[in-house]
Amino acid sequence: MMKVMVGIADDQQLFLKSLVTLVNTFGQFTVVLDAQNGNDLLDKLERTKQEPSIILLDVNMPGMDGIHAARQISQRYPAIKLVALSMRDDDTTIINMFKAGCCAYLVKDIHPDELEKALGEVYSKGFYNADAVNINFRRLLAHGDKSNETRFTDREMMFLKLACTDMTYKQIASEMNLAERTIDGYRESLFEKLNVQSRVGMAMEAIRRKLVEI
Amino acid sequence: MMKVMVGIADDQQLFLKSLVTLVNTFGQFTVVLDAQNGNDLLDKLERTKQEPSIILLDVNMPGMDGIHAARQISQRYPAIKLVALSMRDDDTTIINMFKAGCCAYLVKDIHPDELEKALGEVYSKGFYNADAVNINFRRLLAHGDKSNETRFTDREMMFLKLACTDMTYKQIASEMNLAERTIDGYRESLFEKLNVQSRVGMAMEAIRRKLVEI
DNA sequence: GCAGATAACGGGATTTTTCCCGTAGCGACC
DNA sequence: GGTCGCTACGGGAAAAATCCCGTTATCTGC
Repeated sequence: MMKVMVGIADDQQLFLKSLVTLVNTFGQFTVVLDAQNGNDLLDKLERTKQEPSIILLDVNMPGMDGIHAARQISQRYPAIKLVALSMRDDDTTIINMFKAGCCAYLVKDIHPDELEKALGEVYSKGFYNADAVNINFRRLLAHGDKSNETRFTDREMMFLKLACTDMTYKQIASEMNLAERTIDGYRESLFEKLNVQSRVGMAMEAIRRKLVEI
Repeated sequence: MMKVMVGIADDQQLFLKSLVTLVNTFGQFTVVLDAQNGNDLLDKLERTKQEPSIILLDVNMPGMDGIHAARQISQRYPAIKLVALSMRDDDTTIINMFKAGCCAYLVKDIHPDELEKALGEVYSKGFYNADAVNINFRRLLAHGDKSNETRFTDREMMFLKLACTDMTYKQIASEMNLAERTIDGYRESLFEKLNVQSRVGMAMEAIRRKLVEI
């Protein structure tokens, strides 16, 4: 029986090679390509004679990350099915990966059996939805994909920067030459955009999304 | 030939199982035990009849993390050699793991060959120093371990971690099974140690000093 | 056996943050 | 000309965070 050819990209070499070994134990699949980042992956795809049917793609990689890699690959190699692999399961990342052309999203602490099942379904059906992310996914599609680009105005960014310090809102207001209530308005809109419910949560999310430098 | 028995602990199940598969391909070694966190590891160590000679221990795990697990194991099972496995290579983490009883520190993007070599050396010589971390290690020992200048207790670290989220102190208190006032005590001492005057400032400083991951 | 560090807890006051209800000017775009 | 997004502002109430005043128990080291 012809085995299904799989490619894997992940920046952590140990995980990458381990995963290669694991996937090769799945009877139906064989790993024909592995890469440590997006550029590496595209290079190797161009050169190889054994084009994989499925590529397991880490979302967080230095250099070209998973989202950009997914976009490139789904354009240049539309036949290849992309499976996103990530540590986190936040809504925006999931949506972005699907929009970039992925047909499945897996978190990194799934059981190997589920990975095998997912690979099987992706190959036969063309998609796989893990129960864990399925709910969020549908909910997001339901309210029309607000996540595509959450935009922040200059004033919001300025407020966000100051909110990530020891200052009180009163101090921030005077720093920005605004009334306290105006600050409160920015706070409210940012809470909604960042999907948080406290200033600490807002600050953490700002750091996480690299909107504010530490 | 008798194979060397190895245990592995990592919170990401996929990585854990992949690594098990990988290490089992190393001729000299065989994995007899795997766990998803510190508590799980200690449980399984108590029950097993095949005590591993070496344990590969992830540093960042929920529940009981690598540092605490290392302390417990090196006390209860001094014969077991501990190898720390981490994504990061910052000085304090390395020092802490060595102080907790580890005899090697590996970053997660090493090549499988180096892992095999490291396991071999740890088994035969009792230690292994990767070139990459060797320099930092020596430098740190040279200037006398400044990392103890501000000490944080275990409970303080736990509180700090939770304080860097959207949770209220009330929620944190119930998460840690403590009264609100006790939480307030931790807050006060951390404000002083970190030299801040608000929770946001505390969270930012915690991130800056890499006491808490984002 | 006592000092010192750590951990846990209580009451009360004040400030800050959060969450509601709103209004209004201005520029852009169809 | 109307609607939409951004900016800016007001008052009031509830919840959370901050800052005081304390206490008790345990463990570790000298």
